[in-house]
Amino acid sequence: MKDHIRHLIQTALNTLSTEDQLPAELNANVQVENARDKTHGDFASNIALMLAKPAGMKPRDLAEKIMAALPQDAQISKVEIAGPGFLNFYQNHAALAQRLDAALNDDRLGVPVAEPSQRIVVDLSSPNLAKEMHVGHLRSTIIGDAVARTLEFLGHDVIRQNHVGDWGTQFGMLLAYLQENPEAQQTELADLENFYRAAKQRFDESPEFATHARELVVKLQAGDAECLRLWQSFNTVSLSHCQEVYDRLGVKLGMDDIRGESAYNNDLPEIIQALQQQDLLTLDQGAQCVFVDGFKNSEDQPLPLIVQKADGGYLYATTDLAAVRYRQQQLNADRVLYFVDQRQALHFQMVFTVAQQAGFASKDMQLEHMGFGTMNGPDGRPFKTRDGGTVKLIDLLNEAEQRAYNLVKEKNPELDESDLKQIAQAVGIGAVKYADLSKHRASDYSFNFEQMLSFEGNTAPYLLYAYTRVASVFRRAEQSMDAPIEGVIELASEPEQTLAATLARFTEVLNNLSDKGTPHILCTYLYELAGLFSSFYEQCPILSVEDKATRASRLRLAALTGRTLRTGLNLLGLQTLERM
RNA sequence: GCGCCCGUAGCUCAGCUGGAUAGAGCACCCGCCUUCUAAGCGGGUGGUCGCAGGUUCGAAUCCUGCCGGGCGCGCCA
Repeated sequence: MKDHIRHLIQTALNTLSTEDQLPAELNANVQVENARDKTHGDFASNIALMLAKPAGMKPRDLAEKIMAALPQDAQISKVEIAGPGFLNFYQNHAALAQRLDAALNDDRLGVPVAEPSQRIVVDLSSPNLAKEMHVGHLRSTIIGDAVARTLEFLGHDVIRQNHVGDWGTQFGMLLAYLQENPEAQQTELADLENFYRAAKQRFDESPEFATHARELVVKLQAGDAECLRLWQSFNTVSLSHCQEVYDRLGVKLGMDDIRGESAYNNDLPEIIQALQQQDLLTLDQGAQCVFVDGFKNSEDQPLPLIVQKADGGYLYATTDLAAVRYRQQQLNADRVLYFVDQRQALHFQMVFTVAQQAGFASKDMQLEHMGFGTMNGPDGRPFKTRDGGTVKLIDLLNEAEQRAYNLVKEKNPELDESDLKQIAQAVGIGAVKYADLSKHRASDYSFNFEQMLSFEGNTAPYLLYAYTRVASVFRRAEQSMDAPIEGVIELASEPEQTLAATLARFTEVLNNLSDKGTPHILCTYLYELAGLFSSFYEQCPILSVEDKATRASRLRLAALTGRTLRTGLNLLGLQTLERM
């Protein structure tokens, strides 16, 4: 709709300039925004304010001219000039209702397929396989998943890549321990943390063990069969732990999406060679470095991206360069999104710059680091267990579900056990995910069970509940919100109009999210939608209203709301409930 | 020291490309269940948008400088 109005204004400006009423060069970028205040109509443009000075006119006079030149349009019922010279547009309710009726008949809810469709690589989750997944992996996993789902829904070709840490130096230590204690495969490996700790202890207390561990890294990276076998068996266990977490989280990630650091091992010498050939490499203090303009170290000296250590080993910068190259050459990606901690911003800036210089990434391949802040505990410090250890993700999810279970049981004691469990799962996991997704990704956020499981405010339970209310209406009506519903939408009352106007913004919100990689935009929207539905629900009886046409209209509006909520929540990776 | 991010109500957070009177929720106060799930709805109290300049018709938003916090800055990932 905004684009539509933008076009109308553009047309008016063209008319004015061809009639010499305005200098022709003034066809600047026309801005249209959603009016914040209802007294300002539905959409507002400040175009007259922007062009007043260059046109040499008073803003309100210019606004008059533009308004007079606006083409007649069925979507717009009224245009007003307000304040210093804003153009306020009121949308035609009948036209809006028609658009929503069309959306209701569309599986995509009226959301157009992205044009052009891009191939987008989403780099997400990427846990270190040496240890169990902890809370630090949560944000990358669920934010990345939500963005990936949205991009898919918009019609992009999304390739998820879980860039797991399966190749670091610590693997030597783990393999050495596994070699020394073959039975650990069955026992200690069940708890990766214990296994890691035990291996670390051996590493620290025994120089022979440490030496052996280092040898194993070299052998592993050289492709030694025995090392690879041990490594494989270790990874199988570790990846199954990850998969358990993904399944619990309801994240669309599987073994097919794994492309870990090890996958690039054979490419690393080529990367060095390519950099060498392009004269980008500098040998400095024994290490192979790429010095990038504009990057300085703590002594104000040029800061290198080190791609090969003095001992010949490669680093994660090398792997990341190889990954960029793979994504361009093998995957033909148009866009690559990295959901990685904000602390690696500098690293990615350098990697992206070098990748472009070296031709691993073409100029038009978009490389975007979607950084996110840290997850803090209620005390504002990084989220830790009571004794200061890292919190295992699986433990966190267990606690969330348990808390949700208690709450649901308290609220609805009559539910049978299996329903209770299912609701607790959706609410508990949903709460954890939603609490994270609803905050701006770039900022740190404080994790708080009480807050996220509250049924009030911008929380998962509130949204899930709003959806169950819609579901409940349709259960009562004995029909499906997904099946065709007779009648047409008529926007008679204020709550219906506001709800309708918000429903019509769904596409805009999804496009915004896909541009910025910020799921909280969708959260805010769904929260607003749920709130408006609740108001509508209170004020506009659906099933009990006398007039048949009104009943049909409200039912249709409720169906579109329900389906939008469900679609939106699913895009965020939340599972909706029919009752709770 | 240099760089990145952040600072909005007592708390947790929004605020889109600069726009009209800065918004939610929690907490606190007041109403609303014989009627589609009250896990809800309606209303109220609460703000020097860290501070100071600048640009602009207009600044929470852009620029500069301070203050305060987080993070990063050579062979871990």
